[in-house]
Amino acid sequence: MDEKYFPENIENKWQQHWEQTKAFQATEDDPRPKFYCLEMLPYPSGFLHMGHVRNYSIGDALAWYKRLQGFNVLHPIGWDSFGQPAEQAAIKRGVNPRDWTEENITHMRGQLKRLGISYDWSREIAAHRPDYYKWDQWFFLKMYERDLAYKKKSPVNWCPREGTVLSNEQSSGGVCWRCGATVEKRDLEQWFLRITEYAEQLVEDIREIEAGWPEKVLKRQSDWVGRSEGAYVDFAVKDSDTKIRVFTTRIDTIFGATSIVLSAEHPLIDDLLAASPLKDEVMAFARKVTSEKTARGRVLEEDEQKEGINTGVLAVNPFSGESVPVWVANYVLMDYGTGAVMSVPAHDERDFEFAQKFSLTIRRVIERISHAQESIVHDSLSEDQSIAMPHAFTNYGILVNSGDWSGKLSQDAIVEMSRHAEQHGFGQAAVTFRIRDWGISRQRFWGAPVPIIYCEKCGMVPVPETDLPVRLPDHAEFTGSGESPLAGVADFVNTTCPTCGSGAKRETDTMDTFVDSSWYFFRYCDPHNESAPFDPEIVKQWTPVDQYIGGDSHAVMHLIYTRFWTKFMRDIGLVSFDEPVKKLLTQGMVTNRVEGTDEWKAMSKSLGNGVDPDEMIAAFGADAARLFILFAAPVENELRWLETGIEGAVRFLRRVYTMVWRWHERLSNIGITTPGEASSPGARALRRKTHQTIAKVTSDFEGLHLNTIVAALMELFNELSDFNADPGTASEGDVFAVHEALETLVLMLAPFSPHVAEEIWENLGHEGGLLKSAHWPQADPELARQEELEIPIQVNGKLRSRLLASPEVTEEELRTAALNDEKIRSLIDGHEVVKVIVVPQRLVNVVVR
RNA sequence: GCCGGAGUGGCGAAAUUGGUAUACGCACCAGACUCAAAAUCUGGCGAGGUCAAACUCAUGUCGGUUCGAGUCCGACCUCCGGCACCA
Repeated sequence: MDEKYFPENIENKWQQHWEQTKAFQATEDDPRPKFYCLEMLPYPSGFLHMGHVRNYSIGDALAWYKRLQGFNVLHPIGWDSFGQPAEQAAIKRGVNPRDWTEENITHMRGQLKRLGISYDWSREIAAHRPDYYKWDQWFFLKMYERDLAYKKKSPVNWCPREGTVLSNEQSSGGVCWRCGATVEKRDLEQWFLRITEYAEQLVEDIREIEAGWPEKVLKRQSDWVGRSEGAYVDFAVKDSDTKIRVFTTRIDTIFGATSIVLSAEHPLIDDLLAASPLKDEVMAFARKVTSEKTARGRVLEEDEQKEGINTGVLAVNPFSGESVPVWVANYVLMDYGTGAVMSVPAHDERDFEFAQKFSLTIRRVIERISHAQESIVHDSLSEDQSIAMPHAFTNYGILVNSGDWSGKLSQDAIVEMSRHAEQHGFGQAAVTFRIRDWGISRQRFWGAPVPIIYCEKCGMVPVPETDLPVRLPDHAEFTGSGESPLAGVADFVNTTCPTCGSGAKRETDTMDTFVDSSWYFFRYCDPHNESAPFDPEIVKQWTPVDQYIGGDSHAVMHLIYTRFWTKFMRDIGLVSFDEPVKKLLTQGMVTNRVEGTDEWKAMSKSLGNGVDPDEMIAAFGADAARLFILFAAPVENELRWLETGIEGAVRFLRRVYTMVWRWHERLSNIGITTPGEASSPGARALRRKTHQTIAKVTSDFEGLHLNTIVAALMELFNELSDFNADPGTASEGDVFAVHEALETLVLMLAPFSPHVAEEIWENLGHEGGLLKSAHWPQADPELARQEELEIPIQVNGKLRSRLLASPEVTEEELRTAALNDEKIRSLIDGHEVVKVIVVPQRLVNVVVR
């Protein structure tokens, strides 16, 4: 042990030691209970950023804590190494994506090791290696077999800046999740995974995880899946056999439907207008709306006016028999429900706005319950008389102007009218979802090739499992044109048909990288398996993940895909549970001031507000950097980076180190095993603080309140510092108390600053013994108990005095003592004591008048 | 517009079931050490008030419940995040 704290020496020493002894390797033949601690795997961009450091520091703290508590901890890491940036580097600088990626991994692995995160490096995986993406392809084939992977031509989200397709999840809000460009729609042949098949379960199973996941994430997922209950209703087209099917969640308002509105892309438009003189005009309108939508990637811009055109066709309301006009308008979505709606202006904001603009009939058919009496009386109002309303009334209420249904409650009417429609064959109750199938095709090189072959004779043929992996070629032309670079590699494209043996061509699309990350943490359990993605028996030992930690930016991307993937794996017998992750922590962003502004934004290269972890480590040490980042704010809060704070962390570690230096001779030479007979009051107080701290830290760990744990450790150290015994002359009892306090402090510091903790541990008489096999301290409630309590005394709820009492003091004694307190007596003198509230062990409140 | 979440010192933040508001740290101030500075150590640090105390006021604003409210209830203000014609 050096006299002074040199983080670099200590950190190098222990990192080497851990590496050589494979200290954090997890094995299956370990009888202790397992704990799977997982952090989101990084994309190997080349450099770790502070968000990573925070993510992995949190995860490592938990891994250490569980390890010390006696769990068999699995704490792995890997690389989400397929994806855009590697290909961009290839396009811009002509480097090979594989070389670029491997170099980045090498550098970042070094950074993680310099941080001293306790990973089991023997399980490291990387998505771009054939032994991994082989299994992406295998899963694809399994889905293909079950018709869960399919190809169709459809409008897809297109990022014009990156020249690639995006899934709905990746283009949420109409912008590219990566570059922020406005997304356009394009018609392309694309591969999709049928996530909609699992829509119901994705909502339903939220119940299984709601205790362990942030409400915020679950709500976003639930909104994203967008389950809604309603009904289909068929409106017959007048003088025709055609029917227009609409979807509505408010069938109770159907007597207020004063028009039918079709999406501009609705396939029926052609038929309906076949013989109409308005045909050309309507078709021109529909084409205009469709092309505008394609250009902007969404139906309408904010505040944009609704547009529509009357087709002249009439449809019959099956409930009322009324004929209503059929319109085509720009505000109706084709890919939700049926692409057609019944327009009820009185009870839907959008329909209201539309009806006002085009002077359509607005007929009120739902009344507030409190006004219902009056309205039912006025039910004699002529049916086509418009009622002046400032807004649509969208709440539930009581039906009026609704024939036989008038007087019913909305909730009842919805059930009964759906049933009625079904019985009479013009509709049925239905559930629709907002979520769409997951488009996974990418016209990209740097991804897992979709394992499909096109044969002129046999058509689309899946690559046989035995031929996997379909390997990426070593070289390709990177033009950035938007065409898949694979299409230009003849050796790759040209193949033979597995069925008939004649010449055939390969699919040149690769898969979305979110496929790789949907199941990677299962692969960690059995990372070198060559005959299956993993052995279900081994996976059973480790999964589900006990704690997952990452940013909430993946709330509706990765985190919904991986839930889907798990359910699929369950259905093919690979796992036996519905949900892959028991507890999820979404850590806050690390932000820094953008130079020259007052804005705090996530650190990024493009904003120039990044902080290099290596510089932090060089300047302050990994231990201090990690300690600070966990201390500075609660884990779920945004963390605003302030350089000054980290020096406080260094100071703290240096003080602890110096304290140990002062004591280590005495502590390592004496085999102290008992607290000694006559312990001093100071020693008793120190031991009390020690055991109180153990209790607090242990309970805070359960809720991952890491910032308050660090505060508690600092408090314990301050107490130790104040104790101020002299190592040369201290009594055996005092030495015992110091030893206990230091050992406890170091054990509890290990999850935050493991290197210096190891160094100190070694010097507290644990020569060569690694902390990882030590045991988390136990709080002794007897020792933690206060010898004397300070009881505040209030008069009318205001603090006026305090008194000291033993913990055994009775309520009656407290009451008497409070009333006899000199200060209290003078305050209540001349007043009537109405009552005295005594909260045992806590306070006394004297109520006077 | 709709749906969430949050407002506590100069700053990051603490505060069992409602029970001593501001723990811990940063910054700052003073002192010690030093020729000096840095580092380190000691002390101070919500506002007003006082020589010092007493006391008064403070957890976004207003009101309510309670012996007692940062915490519970109601209304409002501000900020942040998500979704956005999903019928």
